[in-house]
Amino acid sequence: MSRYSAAEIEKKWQKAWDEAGIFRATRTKDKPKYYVLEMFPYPSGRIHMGHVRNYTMGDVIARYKLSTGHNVLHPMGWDAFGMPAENAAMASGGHPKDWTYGNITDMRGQMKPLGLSIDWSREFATCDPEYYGQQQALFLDFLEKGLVYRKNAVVNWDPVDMTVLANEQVIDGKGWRSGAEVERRELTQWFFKISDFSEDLLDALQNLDDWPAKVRLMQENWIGRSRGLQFSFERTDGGDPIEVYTTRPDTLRGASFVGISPDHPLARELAEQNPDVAAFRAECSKGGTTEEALEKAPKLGFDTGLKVRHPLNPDWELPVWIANFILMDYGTGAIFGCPAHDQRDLDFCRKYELPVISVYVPAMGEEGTFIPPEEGGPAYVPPKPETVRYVNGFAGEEAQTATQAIDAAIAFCEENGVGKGVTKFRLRDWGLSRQRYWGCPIPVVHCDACGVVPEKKENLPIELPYDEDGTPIDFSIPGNPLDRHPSWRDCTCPSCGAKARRETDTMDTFVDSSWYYARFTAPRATTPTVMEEATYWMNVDQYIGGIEHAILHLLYSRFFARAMNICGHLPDKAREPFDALFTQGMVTHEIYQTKDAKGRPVYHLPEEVEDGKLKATGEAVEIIPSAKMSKSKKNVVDPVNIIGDFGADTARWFVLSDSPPERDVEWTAAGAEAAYKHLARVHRIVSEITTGETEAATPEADEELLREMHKAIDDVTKGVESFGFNAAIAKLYAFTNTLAKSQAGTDAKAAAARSLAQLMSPMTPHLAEELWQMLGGEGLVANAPWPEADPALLVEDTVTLPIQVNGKRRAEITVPKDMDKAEVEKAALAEEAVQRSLDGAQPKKVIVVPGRIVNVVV
RNA sequence: GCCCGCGUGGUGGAAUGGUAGACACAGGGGACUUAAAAUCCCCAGGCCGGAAGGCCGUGCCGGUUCGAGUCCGGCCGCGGGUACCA
Repeated sequence: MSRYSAAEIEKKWQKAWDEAGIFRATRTKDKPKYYVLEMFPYPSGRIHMGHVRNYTMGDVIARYKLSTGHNVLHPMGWDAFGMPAENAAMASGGHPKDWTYGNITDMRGQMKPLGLSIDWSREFATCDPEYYGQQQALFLDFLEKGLVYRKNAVVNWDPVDMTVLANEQVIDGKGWRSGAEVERRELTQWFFKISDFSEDLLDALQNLDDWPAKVRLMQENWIGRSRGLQFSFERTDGGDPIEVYTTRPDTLRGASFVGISPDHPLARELAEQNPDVAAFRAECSKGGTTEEALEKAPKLGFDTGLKVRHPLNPDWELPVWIANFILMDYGTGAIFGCPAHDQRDLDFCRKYELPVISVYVPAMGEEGTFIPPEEGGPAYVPPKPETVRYVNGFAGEEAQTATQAIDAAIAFCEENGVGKGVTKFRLRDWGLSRQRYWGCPIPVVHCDACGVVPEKKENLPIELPYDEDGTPIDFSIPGNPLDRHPSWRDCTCPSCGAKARRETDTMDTFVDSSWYYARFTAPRATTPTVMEEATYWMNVDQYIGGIEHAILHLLYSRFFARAMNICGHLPDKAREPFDALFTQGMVTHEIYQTKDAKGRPVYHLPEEVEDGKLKATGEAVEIIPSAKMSKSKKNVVDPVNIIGDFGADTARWFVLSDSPPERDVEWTAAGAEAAYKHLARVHRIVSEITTGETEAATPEADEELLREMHKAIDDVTKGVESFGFNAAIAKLYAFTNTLAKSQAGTDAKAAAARSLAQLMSPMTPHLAEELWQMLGGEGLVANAPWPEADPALLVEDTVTLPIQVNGKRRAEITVPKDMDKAEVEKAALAEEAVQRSLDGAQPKKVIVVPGRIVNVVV
């Protein structure tokens, strides 16, 4: 009998697939197309289990679709620009380009043994000039259509290294290398006008039925449509009025101050006259730019001494404060503070001793848990507006809900000439400028005479320089090497021909990943896309990736597809590029830790640990609960080792088996071994069938096995189609057990085993090919048509119903499938256990749910 | 801070509002073996009980329902995102 040798089998079948060319995608008319795509990897150097899980899931879908008669496109590429390449060059010399392409070669070599059904002929990296040159062409098209513009925006500034920092490079408000306190500084930056699409991007979410509801909800909140009142406060000194936007105009009578952002034009103007204001603005500019940092920073205020009049009563004068928690990017950069109904405003007013004026009180007769903010209670944000009265109602009206109160307030204000109701979005324009080397150069030129001039398309790609006049570019100096390159910036103005300077900012790497899915449809084209190909292959039928991309990457891609459509690079139907989305969980692992002499933690790789002890020294390790695999915690398992020990099929089987795909899966050595044992067992069982070592047949056993086979086909098919891979695998375990124990004849067993091989083929394609061949299957199982379940064999004649008394299970009865309700009720009440439980009491009601349950209510 | 998830045996998990714990791991018992490995069979949520059976049980508190792991409200804990990590 042959034994399961993963190494031999996998090599053999990968070669067979390669020679048959079955994964090469070409446009054909006779089959429906299916485009499955996994989020492409960043070439960090090693593939990790997260990649294995992601690509295995996509591969299951791709192979299943191939079996069900589809023309499948399943490509792979590299999201190859980004900071880690520059960091590597900074840390250990070398060039980002060499580092990146070396990593790609390594990772491709690690990925291929997985046996993925990828069309490698379409592979590209975003750092290929052929790719980013087309991206530059897109930029110029967007510019022409008014989808790109320049404005000032704040960045993290390291005052010691004199360089811009990414948010990730700001740690506790300090620069990661210099340790200097980070400041917010303004630079002129390029922006995509994604805000023009706010409404469309929001409304179109409703049609994305095959996206996870949580992702749609997150995007909805991110875009953030709000209805509010925009109005202005007149200044008592006659200066320019202060424009304010509020989503809570119903609390307008509770205003006790007006706050403006430190970046508000008025704050800037005051700073020029008053050094105290300038000092306060400088104080506010400390720290990083993230929303989290801004929101969590201690609330600081500065009284400008200016006063404004309340629009509903000019006798009420309110002070104007500069406050660090007001962002220039939101609304108008100015607010009115209503401490009675907003916790942040309340905290601010308590700190600076400003008055608290209440607009809402709890409903009459309600138990008194309400302590007015004036007396130290919390800000009263009506949690259930129906439980409160709108006492100081505009025009004496009462509102039952918060929405009604806000609408009434807007209507009242509009009638009285105080501002107007407006709809605003939280979504801000997408700043794409990066002051870094390893990214796509922005193809514009700065000319003293003509200003900012777009580069000519025939000059694309504007390629990154590899060296500085023969000397490799030095990354050990902080700052952007493009800025200090001796000659790269020099160019001629495309408009007037005079000497000019090239833009040295590069594009955000999110730009690269916002259109790669479209490029895969024509990866070698000399235009960004080819309409004929894009029209055939788009949309992506199934997109798969991590939940961490729920907002930015997916939103940017949705914007890009729309913008590309406007510029004629994508058909209308591809304005929404991903028909179905699946977000998978992470692969986690326990962390093994010991302490060094100074009590600092030392981490250990799983392969160095056995039975809770270090293999080398026998020292006990502390086991920290599972977390996302990361190099710093050393809780990583290298897929290459797993494939070497057990084979790719085992790795694939395991990452699919234990957890639902949308949840995290914990990698355990025991689990991987168990997966291997199971695959070896399947191989052994099939081997036994083919060598005729089976028991004598009985007709009942054949029939029983046939029914189980069709149930397995039905369950596994449903599992694969609904991303229930773990449930499908559980069913495959059960079916394997059934097959192993079956007393059916050899022919029936062989037929069941052929189905088993087919059902396993998307998950463990190499083993499935081997089994298929052993069982005399025709051709490649990868090409064989997917088995279909016979509905007639799925129905049972009888059904077992649990019987509850007052919701507690007391008995069960087995009855014919279509027995009528009254008879089921009679049979249920006749059960001894039911009578015992009733203890003589008369049932008040008997609920019979056909085919499900009986509940006797006393 | 804000937005979005998740929480079920010793472990990973299963369960269209309808028998909680499928399937698997680890564990216990047994078969085979000189022995071990491998393989095969059986047991297994907790408590009480010889058994039949009973009580408890899906992070915590409350609610809706004939019936809640599932729906609603309020907490606690963990994770993702927070616009320059990808």
